[in-house]
Amino acid sequence: MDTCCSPVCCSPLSRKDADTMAVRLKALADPTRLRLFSLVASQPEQCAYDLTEPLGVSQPTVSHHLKVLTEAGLLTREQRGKWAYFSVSADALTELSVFLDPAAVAS
Amino acid sequence: MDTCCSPVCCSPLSRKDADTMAVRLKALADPTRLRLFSLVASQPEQCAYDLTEPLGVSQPTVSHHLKVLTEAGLLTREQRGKWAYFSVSADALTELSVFLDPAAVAS
DNA sequence: TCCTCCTATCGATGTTTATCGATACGAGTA
DNA sequence: TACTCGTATCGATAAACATCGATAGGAGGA
Repeated sequence: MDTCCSPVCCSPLSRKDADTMAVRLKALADPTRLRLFSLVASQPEQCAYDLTEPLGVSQPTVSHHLKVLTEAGLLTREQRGKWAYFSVSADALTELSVFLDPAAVAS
Repeated sequence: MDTCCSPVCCSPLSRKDADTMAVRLKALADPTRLRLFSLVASQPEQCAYDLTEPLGVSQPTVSHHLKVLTEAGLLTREQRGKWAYFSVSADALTELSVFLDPAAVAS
């Protein structure tokens, strides 16, 4: 995973850094994906199959959202037989959390 | 400002909490708004007028994004004469940062 | 080989959204 | 009052996106 830029409050972001961070934030900025992510996070790993029913959306929709979260680096995917297991990337989440840390906010 | 739910990694989010947090995340999940936010954060306060030129978008677009960020609680707005001054809400940012804290991730 | 089952992709649809030009609003000033 | 100037809103447009049903891919089992 790429290292991210300095916290958002430190200095004006470049277009490039803004693009990068917006992709990650956008991946979480959807109610369905946020619930999906929290479902995966609530266990060490989660099978895609077990996520459709509690989420209440169709299987293609779950598959789509899992792809978005995975491509944003927030989830990792492991295929075992015909099951796909997902788990959260703590590193990516830490990066986001640090990025939003308001410690350096001007005041 | 409302208090937010427990961190995303702690337990499955309710639909209501997911909706709430998605609104705040969505406000930051746009490259232009992210740069706008970082510009405001880089000073104790910023006048809307001074944000159009460094951002490179039109004045209506800046006004729109400032409104989105303000309605999400991430910026506060103060009118002084005909100028509108904006500053970041450290509380809202802290809430987001804590929400994304991976400390409680299952492993 | 055939069947079942889990997952991903395709194609379509309706909604949301980022952006702009034009314009309205509102506060200060001459 | 008339003018300037900073800001917000309106209306339009093009792009992005969430969602679904249908279908394809692929692994395991009978």
